[in-house]
Amino acid sequence: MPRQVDYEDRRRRIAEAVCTLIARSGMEAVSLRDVAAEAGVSMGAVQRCFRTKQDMLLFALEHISQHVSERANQRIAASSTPQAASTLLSHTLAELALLDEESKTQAQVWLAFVAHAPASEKLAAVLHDTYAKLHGLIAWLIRYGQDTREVPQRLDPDREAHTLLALADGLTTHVLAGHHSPATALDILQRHIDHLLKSHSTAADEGGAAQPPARACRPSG
Amino acid sequence: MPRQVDYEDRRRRIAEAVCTLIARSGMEAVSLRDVAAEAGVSMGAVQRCFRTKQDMLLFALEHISQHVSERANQRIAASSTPQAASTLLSHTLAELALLDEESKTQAQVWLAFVAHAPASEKLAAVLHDTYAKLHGLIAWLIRYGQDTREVPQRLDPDREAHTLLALADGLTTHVLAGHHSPATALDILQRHIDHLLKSHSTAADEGGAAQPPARACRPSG
DNA sequence: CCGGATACGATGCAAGTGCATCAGAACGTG
DNA sequence: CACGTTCTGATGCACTTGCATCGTATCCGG
Repeated sequence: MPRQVDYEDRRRRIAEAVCTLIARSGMEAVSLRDVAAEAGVSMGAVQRCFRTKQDMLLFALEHISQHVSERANQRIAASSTPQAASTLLSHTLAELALLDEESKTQAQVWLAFVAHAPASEKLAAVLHDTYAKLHGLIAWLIRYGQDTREVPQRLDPDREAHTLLALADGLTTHVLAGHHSPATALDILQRHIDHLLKSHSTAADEGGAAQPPARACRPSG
Repeated sequence: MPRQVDYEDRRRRIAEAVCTLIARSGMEAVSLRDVAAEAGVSMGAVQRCFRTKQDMLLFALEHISQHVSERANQRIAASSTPQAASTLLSHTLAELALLDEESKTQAQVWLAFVAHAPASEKLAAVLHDTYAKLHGLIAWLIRYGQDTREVPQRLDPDREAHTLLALADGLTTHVLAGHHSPATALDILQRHIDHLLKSHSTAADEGGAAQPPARACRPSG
């Protein structure tokens, strides 16, 4: 068997070239030639990896989705040190909001695909799937927090997860649109979570201590 | 002076054709020819109205922005009947979330432009401007609610407005991505607002009456 | 009723698109 | 080393794109 190539690796590299281009000049500026140039391969190689341009874009979306999901999962799995559930929740959501600078590209690409979803059945399916996974993850985190008594029992995990996910997505959008800085967005997100955690957690709590310093740690590390 | 044409009207008509096309098949599928066909005019007419394609897209975005802003403003101005500030807030946000079916197109277009913003300075500027206006509007509504004692005084109007706007935008995104139905999104939004309104509004209120029936009216009319 | 300015729509054009094709390089096997 | 298979990158092709051009239809002031 001659000339074996690591196709998976190449596909990933091309996918990242696609993402770079989308982030740089939008989805309509993605052409096979440009992708090939950006990825440092020839057009023929791209065509060998993906039968059509649609396939390529779809793979790029799956690539991004997997990337985001995995990062969130790792954030949780890596917490072998007994982390507070609330901290975990904060960090995970901050991760999902794609606010830091190196996630900006992913955020732009994600948004571009969402905007394009109505025109493509398959893209929509992947998006739907990913959102479902993320929602499940957050809901699980909330339930976990309820187990550890950090999150009020009366909150509906599914509902709150929906709200949190929507908030995170909205903030991502706002940052991309230049309406917020990442720091501001992070602050808004954090405040919402704080509010969620202390919301009538005990009947005696009359909201005097607005900010318990113990949980002031930011999800930056 | 010969052959006077209502350019403003034509520009608007073309803008709406642009939006229709964007909603139907994404922004990269918008060509001058297709726009002309959709608007029922010739390509020459389109070129006369807009010097370049960029100009056309920019105008379409401004068209949409103005449309959305105006609708929200009218929602408020039209409340000559003394409406509760909280109701006004709910209705306005529901409007801004672009959840009903006839707003779906606008939502898709809006999202498409946001996704394209990083590639175009001018688009970004318009988006930034519109978001600032909307935020101001919501913050004003919250302050108004505080004046009428419907909204807790200790809430920071600016901050809550940011959260609400982000939540609304995120829900819009989720609906477009097929993650939520408009009804579900509306419910999530409404619950968040409800929670906001009752959050330690009075120290004596211990969260017994979860849903005062007076504000159960949905922002559908 | 007509002169002339204006808007119109068709056409041209160069550039770029996605995809198909193909001669040959690159490589594992005999 | 030579064979044969796999992969490559250049080229071709039909098509679309945004924009420029131009003759003509359209309308108002005279």
